Amino acid sequence: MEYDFRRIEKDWQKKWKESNAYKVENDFSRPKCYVLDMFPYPSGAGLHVGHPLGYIASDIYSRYKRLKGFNVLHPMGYDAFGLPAEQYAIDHGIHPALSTENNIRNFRSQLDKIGFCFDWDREVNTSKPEYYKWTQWIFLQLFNSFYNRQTNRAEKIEALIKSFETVGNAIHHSALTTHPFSADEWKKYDEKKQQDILMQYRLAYCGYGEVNWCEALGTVLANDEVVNGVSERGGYPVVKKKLRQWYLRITEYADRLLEGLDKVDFSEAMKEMQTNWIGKSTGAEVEFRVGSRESGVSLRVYTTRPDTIFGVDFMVIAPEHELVEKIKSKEQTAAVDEYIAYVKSRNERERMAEKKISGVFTGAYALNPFNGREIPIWIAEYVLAGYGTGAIMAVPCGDQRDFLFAKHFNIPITNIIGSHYNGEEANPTKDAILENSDFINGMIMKDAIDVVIKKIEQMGIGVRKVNYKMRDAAFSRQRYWGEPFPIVWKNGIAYPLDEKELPLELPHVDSYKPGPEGEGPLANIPAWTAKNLETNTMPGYAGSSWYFLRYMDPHNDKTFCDRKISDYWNQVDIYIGGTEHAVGHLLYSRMWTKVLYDLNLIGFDEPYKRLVNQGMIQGSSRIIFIIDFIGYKGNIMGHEAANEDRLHTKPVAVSYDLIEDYIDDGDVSISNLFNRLSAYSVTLKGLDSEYNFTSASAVGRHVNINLVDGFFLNIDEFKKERKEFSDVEFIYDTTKGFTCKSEVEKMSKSKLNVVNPDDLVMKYGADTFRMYEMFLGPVEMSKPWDTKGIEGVHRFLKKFWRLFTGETERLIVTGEEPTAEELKVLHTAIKKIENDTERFSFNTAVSAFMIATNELTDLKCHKRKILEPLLILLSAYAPHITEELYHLLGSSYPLSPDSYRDGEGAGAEGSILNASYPTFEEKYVKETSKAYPVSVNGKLRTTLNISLDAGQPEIEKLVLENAVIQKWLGGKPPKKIIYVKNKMINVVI
RNA sequence: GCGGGUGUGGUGAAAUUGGUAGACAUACCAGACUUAGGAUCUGGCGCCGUGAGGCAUGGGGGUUCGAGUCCCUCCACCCGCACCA
Repeated sequence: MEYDFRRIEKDWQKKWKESNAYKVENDFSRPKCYVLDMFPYPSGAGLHVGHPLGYIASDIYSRYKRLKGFNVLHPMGYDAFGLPAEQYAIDHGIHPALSTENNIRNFRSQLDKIGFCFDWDREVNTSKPEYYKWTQWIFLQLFNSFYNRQTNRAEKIEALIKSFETVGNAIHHSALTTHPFSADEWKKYDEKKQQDILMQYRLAYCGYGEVNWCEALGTVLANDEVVNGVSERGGYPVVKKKLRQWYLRITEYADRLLEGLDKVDFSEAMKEMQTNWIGKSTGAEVEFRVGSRESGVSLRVYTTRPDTIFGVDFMVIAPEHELVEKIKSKEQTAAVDEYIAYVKSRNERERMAEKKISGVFTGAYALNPFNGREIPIWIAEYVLAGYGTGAIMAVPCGDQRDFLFAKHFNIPITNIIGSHYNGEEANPTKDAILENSDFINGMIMKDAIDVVIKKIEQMGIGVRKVNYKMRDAAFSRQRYWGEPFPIVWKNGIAYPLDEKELPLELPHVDSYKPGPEGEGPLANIPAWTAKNLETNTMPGYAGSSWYFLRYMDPHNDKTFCDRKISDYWNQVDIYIGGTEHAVGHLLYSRMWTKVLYDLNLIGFDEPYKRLVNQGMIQGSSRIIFIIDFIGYKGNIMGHEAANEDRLHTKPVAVSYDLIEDYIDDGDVSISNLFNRLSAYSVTLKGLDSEYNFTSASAVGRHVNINLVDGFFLNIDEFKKERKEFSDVEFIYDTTKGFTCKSEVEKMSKSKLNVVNPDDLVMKYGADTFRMYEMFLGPVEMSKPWDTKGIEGVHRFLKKFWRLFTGETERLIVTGEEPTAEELKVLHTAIKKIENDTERFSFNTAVSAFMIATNELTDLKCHKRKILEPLLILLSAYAPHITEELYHLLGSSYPLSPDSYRDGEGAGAEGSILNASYPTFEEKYVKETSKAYPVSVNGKLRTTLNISLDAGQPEIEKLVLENAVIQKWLGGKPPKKIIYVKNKMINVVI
């Protein structure tokens, strides 16, 4: 009986759909497991083989956990708002809602073919009003909350108002509020003033600030959406601009976001990335008086190394620093202005591209607060306005940048670390003993840090200070395709909409052009502006910051997620997705979770317990080389040939195995190539004695990977597909074939290296495809896609099928009792597969299936008692074939998830496997002796049978006690200890 | 520059706490059955050597009876951050 995977998969997918087989109930009585994939942005490009990798892994894990008796939540949805759909709308005039819907339909049909167990009843779509109603609602919670630094949590803004009304801002003084006020003063402020102050506390707030403005996209971008000075999407230039924007006060959560990393199971790399992004550093802010005592001007710098304060040889302030204008001396004014103009002329990208040392002296001096030394103040690009105070104290002997600057401008360098500084480069050590350092002379630098900070605080010229690289996140976009803000503006005051007015639906627009003065398209709609509604929309990450909660209770129209239900499903047990969201989505959703937790709306403050980052599947491109010869009539080497003497042959494509030795930087060594070509007796048109060929150049061209078998190109198909190459002559060894060069690149349409899962599913079936994707290697590892090898997995499934079915008979499964040998095969496999599945090592689990199948085939074992448990396990990996075989068996062990839910097949511990099949050791430790390899002085000598009584505890003890070894050595005691690791015995004599 | 990771056959890769390195698969070679097969099956397959045997986990060194695994050092590649004071 044939393994007719096409029929089988079609049938079962239909059956699953009709019976809603994967519907998940919020059944509080059962243990839960929440397995989540990062939901996709439904782009128009469709799926390539890299996309489903994570979904397959999570699907296998979900099905496995379900087998083990867990109530598994494994949902899928769409992150549907975003820039590309809107760009597409601008270019093609198709409404984003329409194109998104189309893309989703495509996506869904591709996913369905792979046989996932998603509960589609729980599908979420961030662009649907039913969903974004709650995104807006959560935004209002953020807007109506502030971070209470006393209690270290978010609280309702009312609590803050109450505090203001009783004690003013004595307790809660925001970083932005410079002036203290009393309760009475607060009460006297008009509403505008009060609201302006409150805005400085809200977790979602509106304010003026430097933002990343992308002209091409017509919007601002968050820091994580800007990569190397260009936009992450599209790669357009980004400039700094001062604009009124909405922000998320994520900086208040910096410490908790850091601490939270200790509680979650993320990779070191991921934790590192988030830690770097938050960029916490501790140090001090120190005030230096500028110029004379009377000037009253002072310069605040931030430093992590107050211990080096006597090594300060100059100060540097950022070009944008407010003191620039105040302190520049008359003599230096011209130079300073010129430098500032120069800096302004350079954009972000230029600054990053060439980091040259530049700067100018202000003419002003700061005074070292300890010894009154005059320190020149410079302006330089390398000090950033946005970090710390925008000013630094430069210590050239300890900081390489300061060192290079000092050398460049001939500023004398003070050495405070003795021999640790060699005059060649700075040494940032903290272990040196301080010299030339007044009252901290002789101290180790590490210890001096604290001493100096204390002294600074005593003198009232500075404070201990923690700094973060992370900035508040820009939360508004001048775009159409996003959630509208539930905000109404009146007299310059932002008022939240009433909850009852949600969702504030996105209105229809006819044009996606930006509104006046850099506003979003919503500003073009009179009905919208008439109501004074906010015209910006929320960024892409708004909807994705909380979607994992909505899956739990997707149809609730009373609340974003019922508290009882979120208490049940709780944290995501395992979250699977790429690393590209390391500092965007993952940080934002962690922050939102913490806010919701603080406001007592959910019961946990970290969304994801464990994170698995799937590797990128790269494309493996195939390239052929097309060579053009240019020849001339007669021997005119070195001369300019007349046109009519010129011959341009038809291009030839030369097989890579013939050409590779003869190509050097894209040029072809003609004589070598000709020798080669003549060896294959190739005649080129026009290639005769009449012409001298003086140049040839090879151009690599991508060819469609699907027309290549391994490295061998199917020339006929290629010519059919690419008409422009129809008259190219192909030169290759006909006994082998025409070979292409391979290159690992990103999978993309233009590289012609996209492998579509649909094609593979069509050819080998979904089960083969699923298992092959897993068999490729560890899920976390990036690797180029290679379809070679899928045959092996397919063969395995056919082989497995043949264990159950005969040539003609439907089933050849018998009811015989298994032998010990067969049981051992089974239990070895169960143990390995369960272990591997649990720890996400799917590639080795697939191997274990193959080994078991091979061995059972060798044993000609068709016994139900052996095959059935294996079949159950395989159902996690290859659900279609297993359903079919179960159906054929008419088994009492149900495979359909519906029945699992009823608990029919589940054993006491929730595991069919554990309940019915004790492990091999449990059943067969009746063995009386076991053979151990024995090595003497590190060399393997023999195996030794050692008697074992059932249940004997540790072999190590056993060996030492009954001295089998001694006996074997002829009574001589071994010189050294015998090391036994339950696997091997080593003897030293 | 800083941080993280990886390095094992022709290829993808195994080796759970230090215990017979290369499982499983693919490619390749040989063979069987076939009218034929891109079906199925058997054998071989790290390198050197006819052989016994020797050498092999990026290079070098160390700890250990024993190292792919632990330590030191150097090299190569990948990823992330990058004037963050």
